[in-house]
Amino acid sequence: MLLALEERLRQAVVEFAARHWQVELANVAIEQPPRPELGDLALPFCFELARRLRRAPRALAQEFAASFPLPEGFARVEAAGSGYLNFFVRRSQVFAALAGQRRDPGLQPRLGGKAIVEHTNINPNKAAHIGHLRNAALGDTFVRLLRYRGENVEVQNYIDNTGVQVADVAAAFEHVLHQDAAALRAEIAGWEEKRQRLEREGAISAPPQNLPLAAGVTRAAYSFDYRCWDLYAQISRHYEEQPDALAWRGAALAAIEHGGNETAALAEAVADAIVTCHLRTMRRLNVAYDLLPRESEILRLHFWDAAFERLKRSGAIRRETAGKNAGCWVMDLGTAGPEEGEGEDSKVIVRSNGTVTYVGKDIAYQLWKLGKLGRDFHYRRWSSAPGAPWVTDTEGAADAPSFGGARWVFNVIDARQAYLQDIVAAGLRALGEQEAAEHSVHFSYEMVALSPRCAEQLGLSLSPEARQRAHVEVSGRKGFGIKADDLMDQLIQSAGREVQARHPERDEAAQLALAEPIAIGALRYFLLKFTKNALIAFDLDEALSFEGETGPYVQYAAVRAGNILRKGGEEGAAAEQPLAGAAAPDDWEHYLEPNELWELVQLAARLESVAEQAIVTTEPAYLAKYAFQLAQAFNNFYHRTPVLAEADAGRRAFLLRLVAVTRQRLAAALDLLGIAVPEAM
RNA sequence: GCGCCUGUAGCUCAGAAGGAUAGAGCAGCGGUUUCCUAAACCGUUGGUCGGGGGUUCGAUUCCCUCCAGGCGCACCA
Repeated sequence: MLLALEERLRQAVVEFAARHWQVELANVAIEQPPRPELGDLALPFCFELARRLRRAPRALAQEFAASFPLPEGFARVEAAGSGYLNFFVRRSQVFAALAGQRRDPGLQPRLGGKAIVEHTNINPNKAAHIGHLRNAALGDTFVRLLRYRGENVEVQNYIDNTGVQVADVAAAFEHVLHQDAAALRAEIAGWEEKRQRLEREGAISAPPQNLPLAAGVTRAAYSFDYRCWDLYAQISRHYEEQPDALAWRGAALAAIEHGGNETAALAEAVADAIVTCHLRTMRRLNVAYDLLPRESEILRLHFWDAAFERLKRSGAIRRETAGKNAGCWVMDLGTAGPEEGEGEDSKVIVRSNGTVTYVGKDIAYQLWKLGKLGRDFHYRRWSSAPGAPWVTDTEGAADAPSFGGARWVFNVIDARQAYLQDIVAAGLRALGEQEAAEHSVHFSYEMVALSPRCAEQLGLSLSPEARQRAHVEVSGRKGFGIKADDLMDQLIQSAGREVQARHPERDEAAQLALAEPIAIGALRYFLLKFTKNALIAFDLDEALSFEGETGPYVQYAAVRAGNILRKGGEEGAAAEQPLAGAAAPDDWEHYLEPNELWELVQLAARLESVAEQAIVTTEPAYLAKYAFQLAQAFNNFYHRTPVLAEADAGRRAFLLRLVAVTRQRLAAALDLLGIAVPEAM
């Protein structure tokens, strides 16, 4: 609701300034006064105006306050401090809008077309780990934010099924385990059979159910991705000890790229099976996808050829004839000044042996995402499961929807790849696709490392120097890290113990139904509460905490609000019904006079503003912070304001409304974070 | 060497396009339960915002410089 008021105010201020002072105001900033009694919205533009008009900011503010016609929805404006303008909104009007569950009209799609958000993108050769979870949580939350705003969003999870990491595992099956593709497929079928048997026995659960494993069951016993986790570490070790064996990798890569051979079949079997595991893992975290674009189709459908032609034709790349890159097609980056003089600032796109680098493939893929390639994939469903994503293919299903061709692309990729992402954008610009380049957003985030204490808990022995450092990097290659599923298992177990202590009367299944959303809520919140470019030094004890600034804290506030409404019986239920009509009852303005209550309403009303801010800055952490603040304000209210014991019926109804509104907004904020509200806590 | 990021309380982090007394969580200390369940609440200790310059009426925020840390700069992805 406040978002629409902000927009309206901004516009009115710009018009007024033009009329009254003949000045054009760009970007009218709207802030929050430090204390709620000072007002609801603070505008500091008089300070800027003071410079331009060469007048005192305070005098300008007073002049403005005296003659500015207040837009609809505002009660008054005050000049404050040394030149602030503090606006007070009509409290009951804001509250009525919330109680009417009316969508904030300020929340509008602004991208002007379809958006693709690409995230997760895990190499399909081993189990997902904690770092992958951060990527998925960020991407998925951003998707939810965009959809909340009404944007048309397509979620893609890119599968590099022909890359080095898959090649390594394929080579391990081939050269270390001496398995052929038929044997591997049989093995994978065996894993799947075992999983299904355990599911039937109730020893494990199928997502989206998230039950703990039965006693004596380990994931390693039935998970192919766990098996590959170890195998990948094993062959990486082998390469280190016997560097000659690296020839396997090169041969495997070439064979996979060429296709139609035993190694390619091995790689395909590995990648497909692991993708299935990853989808399952992400499903536990409430993450889903529309499309899985695969590198194999980018190769088979010759996406690169189309991009290559364009790049050559436009002169974006050129064939190097001399120097260390002789025989390669390179792209000049032109970022360095001429003083370097060496002409060294170029990037290899096609190697001298004719194969394409990652950047080259990514330019082609990025062009496709933005509808600029002139080629398309075919599609089929990944599986027959309901809600299964689509996957690219060389031949298509008849009922396949269309994908790609977006106006905006957000690539959730870690900060270490910033340089490469810049090159991809430079490639688009070199092709004359200025707008495509500007609409290709690198949604950059820092990695997740482990705190030294956590690393030692996992059995890594650290040198004294390493122990002094802030963090220890995880390594898939070394098989060192926390697997995503293990972490979720631990969290569910830990939440289960808490639930059991609080709800001993419930049976085990009912307890688990509560523990699951709490555990996942704790995890997602933990991954989202840090701003993107803060490196997370993951600490198990901290992540397992359910108190303080955590997901469960927010969930608990929502549950408490629900408890009041439930115990309020019919009155409580009535408060949850959308308020009929636009007008607020007369006494509401009176009830909202105490700032403690208004503070809660005002905060609840800010959800859309915060969501908008989170989108504009691509910073989901703002939303997480907000959810926590709202929960905090509610807990505060909960303690000092008895609701059901309120004797005055009118005020009681009002307070119940307030509880209902807060609960609804807490749930909405949590939903945007991908977190569910448990029935009880 | 070049580029990007980071440096705020004991620890982990917020401080949105400069602005009103720099905030939270954890940890510490001291309180609050015949209740709308304490996964909560209240109080309290704790800061030269890495150092130094500059721009500005005003700088944690912008610019320069130095210091410290991280990450990038392949015919790997």
